[in-house]
Amino acid sequence: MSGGETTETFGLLLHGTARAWRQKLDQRLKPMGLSQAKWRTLMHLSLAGDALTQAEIAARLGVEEPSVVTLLHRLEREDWITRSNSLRDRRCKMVLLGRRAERVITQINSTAETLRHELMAGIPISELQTCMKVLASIRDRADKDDRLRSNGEGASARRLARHNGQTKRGDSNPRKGAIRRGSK
Amino acid sequence: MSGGETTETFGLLLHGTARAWRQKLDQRLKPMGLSQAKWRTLMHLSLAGDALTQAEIAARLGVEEPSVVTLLHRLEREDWITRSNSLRDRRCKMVLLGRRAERVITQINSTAETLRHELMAGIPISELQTCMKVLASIRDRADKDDRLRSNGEGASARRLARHNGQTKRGDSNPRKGAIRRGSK
DNA sequence: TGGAATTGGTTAGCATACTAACTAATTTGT
DNA sequence: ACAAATTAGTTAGTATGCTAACCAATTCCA
Repeated sequence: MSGGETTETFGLLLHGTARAWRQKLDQRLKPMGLSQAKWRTLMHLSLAGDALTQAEIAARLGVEEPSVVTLLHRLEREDWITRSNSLRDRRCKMVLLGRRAERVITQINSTAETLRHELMAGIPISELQTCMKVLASIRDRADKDDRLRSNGEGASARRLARHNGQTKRGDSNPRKGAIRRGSK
Repeated sequence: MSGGETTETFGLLLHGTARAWRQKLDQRLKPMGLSQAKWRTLMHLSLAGDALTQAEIAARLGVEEPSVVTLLHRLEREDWITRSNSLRDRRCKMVLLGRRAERVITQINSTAETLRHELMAGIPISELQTCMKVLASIRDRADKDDRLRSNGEGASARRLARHNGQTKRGDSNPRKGAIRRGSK
């Protein structure tokens, strides 16, 4: 409309690009029996090098916990991972990569990297960096929770529960660094 | 972990940004009873200014036809649109905006535009343009899979129809009196 | 210490998207 | 004109994500 010719297209472009990238990756990973959601889960487990709780996985993937429940069920059913109860916190389940997964992680990474190179070939580094800077500021702003407080409370609680950035976990247990997902 | 420090992050960043943007928009549109899929559908109908077939809607949204079937069912059930059989081609169903939709389209657009401004405030135009240029080349490359040409703008779809053997004939064969829908 | 709040995980139900396979109508080719 | 191919729409089944509501374990606090 009036203000934003540039801005108007930006949203479409952003979503279209992410969508096209994802579809391409899915298409290449499918023959291996892996979708992007599954591959990303395995990759994060691999990077962690250690068992993770489902909440940690949810935070790293940037999805809600109920979503990882079914995702992990599928991964477990197909033998990519194993889940076991935590010894020190009986609420938790620890998720570990299965042998099958370890064997193909490398393959998966190289497929993804090949795609990345194809998609970004010939684009000057400086432009990529500018692009990333722009994306990062947009994402940080969108991630930020604008409105909250403004409650007088009274009726119930957790409906406006935010998540995403660094989710819950006030953890008194000093483990490894926290769950971050920006700036890597 | 070999070639791509920059590239590694780019995929995550791209998806994370698109995701954060979409979630934010969904969150603001929800109180109006509209998700992004629904809003986009209404917007394209509004832009067309005329009835569209389901296949045309699918092409504009960049999704497959079976996806629009259920989407349109929901929109119809909630009274946003109406569907009727075409008079000249009994295979087609013409989709029209309902009054209810027309009333809120403006509101929806302004919500989306407000969000855009918030997310991109303070970012230099030149950087935005560089970013868009980069995104566009990535998307075009990811979109390309077989030979298909894009028209440049709407561009999110059109190439979603293939994947089965060969491309028989391009398309765009203006068969004789073909289905000139509407055009009032 | 004992109840309240918080946290991890689950289930249920819905929204959104896909592919495969199907029906019905139309266009094409001989 | 009629069979073959193409096109529009649908149904079925699956994957992936969400919120709401719930249980169980843990932590907080008065």
